[in-house]
Amino acid sequence: MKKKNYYEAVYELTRKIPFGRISTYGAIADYLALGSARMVGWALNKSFTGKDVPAHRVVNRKGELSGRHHFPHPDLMQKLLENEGVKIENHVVQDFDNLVWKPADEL
DNA sequence: CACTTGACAACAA
DNA sequence: CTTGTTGCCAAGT
Repeated sequence: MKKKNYYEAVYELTRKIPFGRISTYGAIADYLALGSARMVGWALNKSFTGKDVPAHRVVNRKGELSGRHHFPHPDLMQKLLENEGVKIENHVVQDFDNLVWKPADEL
């Protein structure tokens, strides 16, 4: 399999995020080494619709739901995460340090 | 082709 | 909390 565009790599990686876990732009960008965290956010922006990408599991380095504004409804992201057992407080993931998932985690 | 913007990171002040 | 800086790359204007 050849490597697709960087955004498809982001999509796949985002899909690999286990249930009840989250990831960060930095972790994804660092693992893919495709460019930078901005690329991840930009890719997710286009991916959250039309693709089965659980973009709600991707947060910024602070564990903040930075991307909630791009969802159909801003509070949807938080609701989805809470539905997976992830506690959110003030748009920030609780136990973020413990829930953050990295691609290398399964290696 | 140049400039700006973007779901960012990371640090400094 | 805000503001600034540097890096990174693509898309939009």
